[in-house]
Amino acid sequence: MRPRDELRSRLTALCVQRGWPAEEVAVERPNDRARGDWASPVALALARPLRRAPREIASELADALSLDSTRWEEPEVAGAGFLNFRLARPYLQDVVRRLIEEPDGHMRSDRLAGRRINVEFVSSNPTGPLHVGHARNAALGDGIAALFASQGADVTREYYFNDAGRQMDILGASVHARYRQMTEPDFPFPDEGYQGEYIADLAREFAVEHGDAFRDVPLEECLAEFRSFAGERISAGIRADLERFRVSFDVWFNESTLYRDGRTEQTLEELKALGAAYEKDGATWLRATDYGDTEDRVLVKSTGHPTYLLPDLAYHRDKHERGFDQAIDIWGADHHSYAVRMQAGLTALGYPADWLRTVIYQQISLIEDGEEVRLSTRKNRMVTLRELLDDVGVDVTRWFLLMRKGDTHMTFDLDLARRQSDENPVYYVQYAHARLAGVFTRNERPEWDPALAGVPGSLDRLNAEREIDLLRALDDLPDVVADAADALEPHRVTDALEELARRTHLWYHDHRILVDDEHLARARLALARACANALREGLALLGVEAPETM
RNA sequence: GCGCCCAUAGCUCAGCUGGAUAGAGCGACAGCCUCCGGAGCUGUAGGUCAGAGGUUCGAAUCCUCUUGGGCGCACCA
Repeated sequence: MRPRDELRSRLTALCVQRGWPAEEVAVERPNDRARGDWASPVALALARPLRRAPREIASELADALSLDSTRWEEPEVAGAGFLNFRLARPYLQDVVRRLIEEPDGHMRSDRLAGRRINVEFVSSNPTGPLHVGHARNAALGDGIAALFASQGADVTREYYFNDAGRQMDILGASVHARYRQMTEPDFPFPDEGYQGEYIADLAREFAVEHGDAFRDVPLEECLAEFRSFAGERISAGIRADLERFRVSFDVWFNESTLYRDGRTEQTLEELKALGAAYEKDGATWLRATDYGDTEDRVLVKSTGHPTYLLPDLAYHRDKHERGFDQAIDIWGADHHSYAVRMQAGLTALGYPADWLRTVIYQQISLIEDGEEVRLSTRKNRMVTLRELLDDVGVDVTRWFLLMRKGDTHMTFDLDLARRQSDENPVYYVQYAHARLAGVFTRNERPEWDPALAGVPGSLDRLNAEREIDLLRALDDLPDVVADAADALEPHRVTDALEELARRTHLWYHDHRILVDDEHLARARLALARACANALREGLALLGVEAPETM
């Protein structure tokens, strides 16, 4: 059992035993680590109901705990009545053994084993290349999926293509117009058409493939041709960009299949049967206000065509029927009101409130030449994921997009990213790994390498202050990853890895590893190996490489 | 006008279910390589946590209002 969980359950048990009102005892990090590894303010909370001094309550709990001395030092009562707990040396030193014996298992857990979780993300329409906003979506979605997987969940990464809507027609018409303009410069461009340069590129590709065959064909007769050509090319580009970004999907779901199988109608019928849908003004409405939305929403327009909402509800109903215990959707802030109506629809269908969890991330503002760049697929200015990867690379892009929590309005300074990319913290973390790796590649005592010799018996020689700090940073990681998974917040992992890298650099700077004292040297080599393993596992979790040399 | 999100050091951001003197990186200034990798390390300066009330033993964190910013308010997708 993890130390924090041990404290929580022991303290809770003691309170229950005494009949004290404590359903769940808080165990948290002291804000100053010098106070201890964990702390509980439980005595402060109990002071009033028990009408006793908090320090007195804390002392009673401390005396009653009788913790295992190989894991814990004696608890302390401090301040107004805090209980402070410090992990014992043998426990901390043992983290090195665990990291060497199971190099890729330190941050893994099986607490979500058997849970089937669907993470749907990106899901960009195939009407244009992925831009930096989609990149944030991709990084977050993939990071969250990886976090769940690390906790033992059975994770499916899924991409939903809206390939059935009017946007695809506009795309086809846009490419068609550019194609015609190659020979007729005055050919009209659709009012709502996509302006990007990539449309003209697609038109040229179309011309290479089909020549003049469609020069004189009216749009009505060849729209399907242009639509599918453009859609397929763009989809292929999206897949290629994502693959390069190290994001791979298990399921590519096409909206069009929902209509083919009649699942939109089934969903509509079910909503009607449940009394959650009604007719008004010739349209069919969802009673979204009954489930927390600010107004009711149209499911089927008076024209008889469904809105976006109905197929999306059908799609999530499909996920539910495929047996997922939980669905996670990653959406940009421009969809936040949409998340509310989705939740309303799913609640109406009878799903538990937390079956769908939506992660709403805020827009990225791009700064280039000191000015804000407005992002738009329709207009011709955007920064694509591909350009971003060309400029700063996969590792920097992923790290940068993951290191901030989703609800910050982040700014991405392109000039800074391009010009001063060595200042990015990802290099700091990667360098820590490369430095440690260097110790082993240049090791003049290969026989002391724990990879060959096994875990040394001299781990109790790791007692320098910076060694203990480093051991603590290593032992923190499993809790950080577990909490990050529960909170859907990958940035907690980047923070923890930066902290680990900092501790690694500090230790490396102050202490020589290959000292003459064989027992100490073996212990330090083991610590170096343990740190390298932890850095590698943590970086891998985030889809970032851990280079041996830089 | 209504709804959602945000406001913490010069800049970019952390601060985990409210807890004990508010942190990091970058930037600025001053230092450290005879030594396993200096993409490193050490030190200094820099904050009325947007403002005002409230709840609480305790508030950057919860509630209300105000100010400022982003996003959304379609029988578009």
